[in-house]
Amino acid sequence: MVSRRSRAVTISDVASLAGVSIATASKALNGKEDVRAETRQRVIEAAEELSFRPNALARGLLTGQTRTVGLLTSDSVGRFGIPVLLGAEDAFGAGEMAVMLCDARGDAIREQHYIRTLLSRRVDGLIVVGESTNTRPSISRDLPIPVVYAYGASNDPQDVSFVPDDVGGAALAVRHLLALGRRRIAHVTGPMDYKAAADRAQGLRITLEEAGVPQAGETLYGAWSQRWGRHAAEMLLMGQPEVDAVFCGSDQIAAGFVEAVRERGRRVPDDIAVIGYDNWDVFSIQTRPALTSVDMNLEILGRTAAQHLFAAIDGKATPGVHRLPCRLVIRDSTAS
Amino acid sequence: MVSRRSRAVTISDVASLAGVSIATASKALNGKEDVRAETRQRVIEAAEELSFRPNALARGLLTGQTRTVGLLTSDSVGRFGIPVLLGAEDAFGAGEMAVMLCDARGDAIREQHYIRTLLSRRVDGLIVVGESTNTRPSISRDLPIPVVYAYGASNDPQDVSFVPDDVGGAALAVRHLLALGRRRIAHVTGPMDYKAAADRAQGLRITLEEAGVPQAGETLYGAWSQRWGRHAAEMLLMGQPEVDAVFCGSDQIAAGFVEAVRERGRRVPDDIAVIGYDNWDVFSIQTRPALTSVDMNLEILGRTAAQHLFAAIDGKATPGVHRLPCRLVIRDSTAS
DNA sequence: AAACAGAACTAAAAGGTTTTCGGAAACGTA
DNA sequence: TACGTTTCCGAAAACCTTTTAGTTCTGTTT
Repeated sequence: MVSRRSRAVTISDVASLAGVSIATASKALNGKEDVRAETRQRVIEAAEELSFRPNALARGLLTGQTRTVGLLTSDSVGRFGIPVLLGAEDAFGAGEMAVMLCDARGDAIREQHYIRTLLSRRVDGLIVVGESTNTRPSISRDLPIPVVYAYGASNDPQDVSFVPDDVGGAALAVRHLLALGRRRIAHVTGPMDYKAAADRAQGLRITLEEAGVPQAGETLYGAWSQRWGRHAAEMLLMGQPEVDAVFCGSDQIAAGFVEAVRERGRRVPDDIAVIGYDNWDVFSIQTRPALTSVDMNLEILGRTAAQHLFAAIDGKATPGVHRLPCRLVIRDSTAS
Repeated sequence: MVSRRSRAVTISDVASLAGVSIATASKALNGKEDVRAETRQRVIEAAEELSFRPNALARGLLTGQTRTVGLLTSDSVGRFGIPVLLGAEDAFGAGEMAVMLCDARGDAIREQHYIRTLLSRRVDGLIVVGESTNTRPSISRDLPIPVVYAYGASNDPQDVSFVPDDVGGAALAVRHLLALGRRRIAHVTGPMDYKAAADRAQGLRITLEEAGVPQAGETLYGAWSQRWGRHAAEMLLMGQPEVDAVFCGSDQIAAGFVEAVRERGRRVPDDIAVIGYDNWDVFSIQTRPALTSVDMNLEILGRTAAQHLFAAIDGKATPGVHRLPCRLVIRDSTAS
């Protein structure tokens, strides 16, 4: 049990024990030149024995690099920030970076406060994770460190942003349905003011147009909930019984949809094929039948954003909004 | 646009601009004595003008306090770590602390690595967030900083741990059912090797015993999934049609349960009252009917853990496993 | 006028590390 | 021996802030 009051061991202690100067100890431990192999070994053993951990504060103060990044999120309660955050954390962890987590809860004041704190702590860079794919105000201006936006893009095209390609994701889903021979495809999605909803609806429209297939009815906008999915299913089954496939804007909606369809005695996928979005396992593999779904590869997105933040820190910024491809996970709800 | 290569502004720059010494500038900015009000004002304005941010590294190096804590989680993908994490982050944010997030992904090696990194960065303390309520190995030994465990307790009773009172939570649920006049109460829950499942089953047993009401059948252990909930419902409806209430170990299980009950034409809550656990909104308010559920108050738990970490950093540790009360949220699935 | 007290300010040290540059030792060559 | 070269090591500066222990200044009392 190390006493909590005992002064932490410094490189000076290591140097003493090894019988060398501080400078030599530093070089030995950092793999620098100009140290005899034998001396280096002695220093390393001394450090080991004292379980020496270099003081990152002192190092950072001197080098100007803290090997720390800030992760600014607006709403990490939300389901989508988390995987992005994890992917980023993963990439940073591999690069020996530490992550400071700040959740602004969608409050601009709080966000400003966090930015100040992070600057004070001299983080090397910043990742801003959106709460939705909607674009958000840029904070890059006047910040002395690079910033990368993930999930939701910055409104400044000069910034570096990484977002899922929802238009492409919808296209994947629709092409799959078309390939299965479905020709009466409807779309049920979330609130109209979500860019995610708009993008996916647009992807559907474009893809259907390319194939020369008309969309079955207008896109139905509602909430991102099972309740809305069920409600939409009832409306569709009543109003447009000819529909043979539905592309849902989220797995929650799709879960409600298939539940209602099943309840009405129609069968998925035989009568109606259903595709969800998000590939959220608590829904996609729990419904009857399991849902085919579009996966936004959010962990990869987070990781990519982190890697590009590294690059930006090294002065190699990659401005622009980068759209990362989605992936279709096929399950029983579209098995033909 | 500040040039990224320009040296950061230091207190020395502020002092120059204000025409005072560095010491005076420091005292002025930190609200210390021995500074004339007029001088202080001049310094503050100078700092404002240069948008000076004190270098936290230098400060930390000197004072030995980084005002940073590590948040070590084993599985933040899990649904339960997140609110705890948020609560903690909230408490820290209010105290001007920064949080370093480390997700060990359940890997002991990675955890060791993170601990070393955090020590290197001289964090003032550590919160360990469990991936389940199961106890986990202590890491406090040999660490020179205080550690608080949240959600899952440490296996060392000398450590400071905060966990939800699942026994009490179950008691809340069961007493509610008893108060509604239900006397044939069954229990469907998750895997037997989860402490959460065992604790809740125990809470149910104790409470029923106290009331002199026998449990309807053995506790049914399964998975934490809707699928299992549905399956259990079918078994129960077939095998024990007399059951008039079911306490489910999670909202996911409960969601599956009510879905299957509904499908079989029995009514919730008229024929069978159902209670879930977790109060996970994507399920509890989306099922038909909405679920009465036990809320573990995880944000409060996280916040409490953080506050006690503060105390421990100040030398006022509170050893032991602290069980925090749960809360019953009543909805239609038990409305009588 | 001298001595003093208190207010306002400053020089300098400390904190732990990395890096630069100079120096010493060891070795080979003339 | 004298000198150049290489190899290895160490002294000291630098990073930025806080705090201690003065120092100067102003005004008051004897």
